[in-house]
Amino acid sequence: MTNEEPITEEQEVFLKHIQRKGLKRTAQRDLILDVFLKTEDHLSNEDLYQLVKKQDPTVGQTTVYRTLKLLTEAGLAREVRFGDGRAHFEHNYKHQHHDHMICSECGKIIEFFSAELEAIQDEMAAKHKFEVTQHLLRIIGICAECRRAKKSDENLEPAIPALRRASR
Amino acid sequence: MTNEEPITEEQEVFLKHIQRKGLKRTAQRDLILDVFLKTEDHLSNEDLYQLVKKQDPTVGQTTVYRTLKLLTEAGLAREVRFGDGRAHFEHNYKHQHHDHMICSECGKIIEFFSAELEAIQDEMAAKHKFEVTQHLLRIIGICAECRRAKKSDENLEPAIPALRRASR
DNA sequence: TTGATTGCAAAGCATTTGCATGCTA
DNA sequence: TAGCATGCAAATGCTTTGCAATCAA
Repeated sequence: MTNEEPITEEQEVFLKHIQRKGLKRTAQRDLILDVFLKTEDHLSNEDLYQLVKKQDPTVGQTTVYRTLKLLTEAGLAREVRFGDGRAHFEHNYKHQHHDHMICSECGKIIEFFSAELEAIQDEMAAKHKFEVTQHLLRIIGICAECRRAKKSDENLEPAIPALRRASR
Repeated sequence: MTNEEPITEEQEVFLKHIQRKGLKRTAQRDLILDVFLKTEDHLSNEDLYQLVKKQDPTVGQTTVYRTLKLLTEAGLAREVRFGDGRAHFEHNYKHQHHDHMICSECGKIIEFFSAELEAIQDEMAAKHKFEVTQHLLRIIGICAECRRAKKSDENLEPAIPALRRASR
């Protein structure tokens, strides 16, 4: 591997993690990290695989699965689940913790943060002498746009939550 | 089906739901509901299937899956996911909404409720003009007992994996 | 050189579906 | 009797694993 370009902080974190674990740097891992960093979406394994394939069609899906796990361990990615049955990944390096609202109509994801929410959660945990490792808050509902759209559709049948479609 | 015994509120709710949908009452459905109501645990499909099999070994797992879906629709059960890859079901009839803390050491589940938490969530949703359908809050960590157990192990290596608590 | 990595195919799981048979209303 | 329900096996969909060939250190 030759790579004389300046290295980003994320790449450095990744390399450090790889070395710490006695693993090896490969062109595939570099590429997958690169593609992952270039998007701000909540990519599924499949999504990332498709993007990576555009750059290098020989990369296998298994490698994407394995690399995403590695990125998560390294603290560069965070796995999130939106209820569509598959894992999605978002950036986690120097990104503030946040939660998600998921529109069951269009699959849009809104990120939000509330310090009060965090505080109360900690309070509840303390009350039960529970040591928090991580937490997960997901609010499912209908976003502003979809509500507007539905209003003009008042004659249609009351749409059943099409959550399964939430692919991004 | 002959059943002259006094009918519980839950059974009535179930029957109403079944009739409303033009479905039929069967011995299997009665049995599955009965077994489900007799536990206060967070049963998975498999768990319930095993319990039901003890009463009637001929019941198929598929029927348990289908009946749990029915119970959920009827509002008697609520599906929850604890991150182990499968669905769990808890009672939902006349049960106050609540959230869960899950111990990653022993799997124990602590139910809790906070009106403030609910209020802030609604507030956040309103801020984004988001209409809430449901929400899901899961706090993962280590329960009091497991913490105590670990403390007496202080001579052991200092937990290597130590999931980054960054998610807070 | 040596052990990690890769891509493919196969295996695993939880869950769903097709279908012939059995039952409820 | 008509049509829903059941149980089995097969099919899904996401993810992991076995393995032989390849590659980084």
